[in-house]
Amino acid sequence: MNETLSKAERTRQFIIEKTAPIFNEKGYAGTSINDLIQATGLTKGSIYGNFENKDEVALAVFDYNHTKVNDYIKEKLMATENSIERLLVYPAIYRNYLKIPFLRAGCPILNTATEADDTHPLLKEKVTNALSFWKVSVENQVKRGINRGEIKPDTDPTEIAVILISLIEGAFMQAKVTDSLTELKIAMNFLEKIIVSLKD
Amino acid sequence: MNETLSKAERTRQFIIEKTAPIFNEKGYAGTSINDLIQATGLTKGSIYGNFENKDEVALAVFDYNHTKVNDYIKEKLMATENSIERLLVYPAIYRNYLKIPFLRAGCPILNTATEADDTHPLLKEKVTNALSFWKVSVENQVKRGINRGEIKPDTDPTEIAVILISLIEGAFMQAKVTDSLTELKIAMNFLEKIIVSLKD
DNA sequence: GACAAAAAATACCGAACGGTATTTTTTGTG
DNA sequence: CACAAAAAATACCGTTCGGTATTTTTTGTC
Repeated sequence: MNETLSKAERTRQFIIEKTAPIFNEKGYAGTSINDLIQATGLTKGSIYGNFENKDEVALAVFDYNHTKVNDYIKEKLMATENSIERLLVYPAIYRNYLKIPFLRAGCPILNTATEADDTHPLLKEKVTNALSFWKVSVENQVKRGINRGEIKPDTDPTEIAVILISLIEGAFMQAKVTDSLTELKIAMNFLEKIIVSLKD
Repeated sequence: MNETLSKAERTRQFIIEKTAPIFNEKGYAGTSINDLIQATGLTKGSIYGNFENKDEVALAVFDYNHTKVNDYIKEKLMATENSIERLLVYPAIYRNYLKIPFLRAGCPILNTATEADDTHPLLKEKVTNALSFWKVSVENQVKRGINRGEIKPDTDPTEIAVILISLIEGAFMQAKVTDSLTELKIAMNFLEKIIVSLKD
């Protein structure tokens, strides 16, 4: 049937894709095996035949959600011509999070971070790595901009990265819980002002 | 024994105080009745004699946590002499969150917001109100500063409030999950720069 | 298309879940 | 200090939890 993927690998992927939104919405503790059964249409035996336990599904789902967001960002970054435009991609994406299916239910990093920080070491580690990756990516984009003469040379790459991530996640939280884009827009407008002011 | 509080009222308060850190750490779905029994040393019958169900405890606990944070902020605000100093109270508090007992386990607004937004309407409403209260408080402090000639008159009170809240919550999330104060310090330094630059 | 291996469905398990009815203890007032 | 009311402890309930052992079905290869 399929040349490269075995049945097991395909089912595993199917389970991940179908349950990803559930974990992102309800959280790890709030998602039950029955939720997974309902989301996939499979049986308990099938799920436990492909994953050792609920933990393993949750960890795989986080990787899946995170990869999806990253791939989407990467795609948008590719379409830019200079460093300022590149940095502006982040506020542009998150201010329209409602139009992006895998962000509608919430930012996986934010959701997982606040739940796992005190309760789930393995998930916590995955979020830490994801945040570190994001930070380094932004730092590198700033450094690249400085080297290319597009960004003021006295700009602190780490400061920009931390501010960008904080503003996005903090404003995202407010948007989700208030069901309003007002605060998110204000924060993203401000972030864009900061980014544009980096121009050399 | 006690002149004003009945036994029931005292027990109710006792349950709230003892279980508040648990709910803030483990979240609503992650906290069980047995956790409440363990934290209080009381029995199930006693807890259910004072609260209708787990929901009612969780809602009371959120109010308690939120009030504690608010009272602490208010106390610090009282000790200031002008509007710039007042606004600087926020980054000063959150950059030292580890030294503040009821913030060590995490910011109740952040924790509750990310869990409740898709799952718990009553808690969600409470968080929305708490955020709104915080925002209006900051806005009023900015307006007061403008009226007193301490803050530039062209300052946008809402923008300042949204940025302050976003930076604090976004950086707090990073601090909790990375077990590091680095990012929080960077974000709070930046927030302080913004506030100081509002000086007239 | 036979057939062994792999995968999925069924049936089941003990434990923990949230919650309640009943009994025992404690309160506080006349 | 008696005693009724209130509060707390005990004992119990059905349900759902995560997980497993076993049976049935599906794959895919020769």
